[in-house]
Parts: sequence; structure tokens; C-alpha cells
Amino acid sequence: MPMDKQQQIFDSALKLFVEFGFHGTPTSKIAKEAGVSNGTLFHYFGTKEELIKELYVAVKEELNRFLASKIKANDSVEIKLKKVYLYSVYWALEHQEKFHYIQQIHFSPHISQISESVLHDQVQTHLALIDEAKAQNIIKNLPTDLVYMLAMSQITGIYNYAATLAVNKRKPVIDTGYSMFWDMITE
Amino acid sequence: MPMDKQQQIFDSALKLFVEFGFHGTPTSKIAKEAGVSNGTLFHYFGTKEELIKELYVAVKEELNRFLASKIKANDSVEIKLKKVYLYSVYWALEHQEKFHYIQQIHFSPHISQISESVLHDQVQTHLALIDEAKAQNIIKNLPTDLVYMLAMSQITGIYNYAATLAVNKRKPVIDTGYSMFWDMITE
DNA sequence: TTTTGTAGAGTGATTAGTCAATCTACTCTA
DNA sequence: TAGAGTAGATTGACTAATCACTCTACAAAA
Repeated sequence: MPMDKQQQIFDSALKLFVEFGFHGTPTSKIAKEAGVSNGTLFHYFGTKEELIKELYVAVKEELNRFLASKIKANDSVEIKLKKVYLYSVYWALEHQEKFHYIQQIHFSPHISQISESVLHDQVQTHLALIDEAKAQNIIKNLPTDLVYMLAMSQITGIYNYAATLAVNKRKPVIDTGYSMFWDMITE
Repeated sequence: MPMDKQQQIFDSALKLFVEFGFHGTPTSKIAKEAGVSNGTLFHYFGTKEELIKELYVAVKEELNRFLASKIKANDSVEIKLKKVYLYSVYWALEHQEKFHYIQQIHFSPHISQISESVLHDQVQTHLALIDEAKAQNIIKNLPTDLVYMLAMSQITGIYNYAATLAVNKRKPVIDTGYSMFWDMITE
């Protein structure tokens, strides 16, 4: 079984980018950490920029696949919303480097170079869920984008706080966070 | 007027860092944009890293001075909290580049190189305000850090959404955001 | 005169990306 | 089935460019 070099490069790049930033991480160090040669890295990724972007897409897709795996088709809208919120926080806590990388990209100029369609596909499901909840009068009639933005920012806030706590102290905080959020978007 | 040049360097660095990132912005371009020589930049800032950090501190202090100027000593705690929240969003919308720079630093490895004391001083006032509100039973008895984190993340979320709207459509959204936040932290 | 500010050419180190050579695994053919 | 052919994977030395930072000279103030 041939080693998946591309995955090794992803893993090393993630680790180094989060620790040292894009600037502080030369491609040579990524290759070395991944146990491949300099040339191999550029065989899989045409440029460093491409590696940065593809890593972002891969990580984001992993998160989305995880969330999708937790949602059952016959769950009610309330349950779906709750699951998306809670499992997002859990995933972030379990994959802190990956979550941190998403944020790092999101607040960097690289985000503007990731194609619109990729970004759009990633939020479509969530926006549809919010629309459904609005249509069923489950949540207040606020702009969908606003509800989404509030959810994302609150998930980040709760994650940041929970991450500072011991593992066994986290659940009550996350649950409290969700009920506060729920109260906020329902009448 | 030597202060002029330092300020010009700050202005140019802010603009370029936000547009191209730290990596994508050579010191030579900052100097050129500021209309000073390469050497002059290094006369004011020993290293590029120092420039990045001092710019962050300067921007953060500007925000804090602005907020402090809006708070009157005899305002009630409710009023103070409301003012901090609302004026933070207003300031962010009026100084989007600066707000973006704060975020960029916050989600980058540079944050760990900014001394603890600088960071601590900057939030002390806000934490004290939350403690006061708790002591007076105005808000729920939640951990101070949690309330602070939720406020910060919600301010960011509301800012991000409001920034996409026409200037005259923003106020109602921001006000709604605040009342949602207030409902969230009060019984 | 001394100090401070300013310029800009110069430098050594670093880096992203290239390239020619080799290896590996697989397929096709006789 | 042996052997030739082949496409892709892998290597690492190499390069052209860039960058952070230095140095020297000079000007303006103090």
C-alpha cells in the first residue's frame, strides 16, 4: 500500500501553518516534515498558494461531511438546527488545529482567492435549513444571512471559551450556549 | 514633523497588510507607499515584526480611546454595556480596515508574540464592567470570560452582516442585534 | 558641533519553483 | 511468461528572484 503522500503533505502543512503562519512556513519545511522531497510537494500542488487553498477546501469538506453524517433525513428542523450547532462545536474542539486553520484563512487575504462557488456550496445546506425554520415559523423572521452569521460567530465564541476548560467541564457550557442562542432566534 | 512619517508608515502598512497579508507585503512596498525610503522605515521600526505588533497596539488603543470617550462616569451599568457594544460595531463599520487588521492579527501566530500585559490591559475595563453588572444582578450569573467572549463574537457577527448592507439600513440591524444579545444575558 | 532624520544602494540569506535523472508499477506484445 | 515499453511518482541539487535589514553619506535641526 503506497503511502498517501498528498495526505502527509496536508497534515504537515496544517500543523506548520497553524503554528507558524503561512509566512513562517517554507515549503521546504512542509516537505521535510511530511517526509517527502521538495519536488514531490510541487508535483502534487502547483504552487504554495494552491496548497493553502486546497487544504482549506479539504478541511471544510471534512467538517461538512461530519455534520451531514449526524443529520437524519427525518429529524425535525429544530433537531437539525440543534445538531448542526452542537456538532460544530464538538468537531471544533476535537479538531482544534483544523478549526483554527479555517479561522486563519477566513481572516486572511487568501479567502478572496477561493472561488465563490466553493464557498457558496458549503453554506447552502445551512441557509436552506434556516429558511425552512423560518417558513415553519419556528424561529423569528430575521434575514437568513443574519441568523447564519450570528450562529457562526456564537459557535466560535463558545468554542473559544470551552477550549479553555477541562474536557469534562465543557458540555454544560456548550448546552447553555445553545439554549441562549435558541432563545435569541425564537420569539 | 518626524511623527508624520511614522504615521504614514502605519497607514500604508495597515492598508497593504489588510489587502495582501503580512507575507504578501514587503517592507519595501510599505516604504514606497508611505513615500519614505527603505532605511527610514527601519529607523522607526527595528524589524518588520515590530511594525506588525506596534500597529496592532496602536489600532487597539485607538478603539479603546474611542470607546472610553463615549462612556460617562455617571452612566448606569446598563448604559455602559450598551454603549460599549453599539459603539464597537459603529467604530468597526467606520474603520473596517482597522477592524479587519485586529481580526487578522487575532487569528495569526503573531498574537502569541504580543505581550500578555498589553492584551490584558485592553480587556480589563470590559471585564470589570461585566463583573459590576453581575454584582448588581443585572445580568445572569455566567462566567465573566464567557460573557465577554459571547459579546465579542456577536459584535463581530453583527459587524460582518451590517457591513454587507447599505449604510442607511444598518442601524435597525445593529439595534436588533443588541437587544438579542441583551435578552441572551439577562433573565 | 552633535544629534537626529532620511535616503537608497548594497548584501547575505532565504525561498518558491524548476529540471533532468531515476525509480516503480503496470501494460502490452511476442 | 519474459521482456520491452511507458506513464507517473519521486528525488534533490540548482536557480532566479526576493526580501529583511545594514551601511554609508548627507542634510537639517538643536
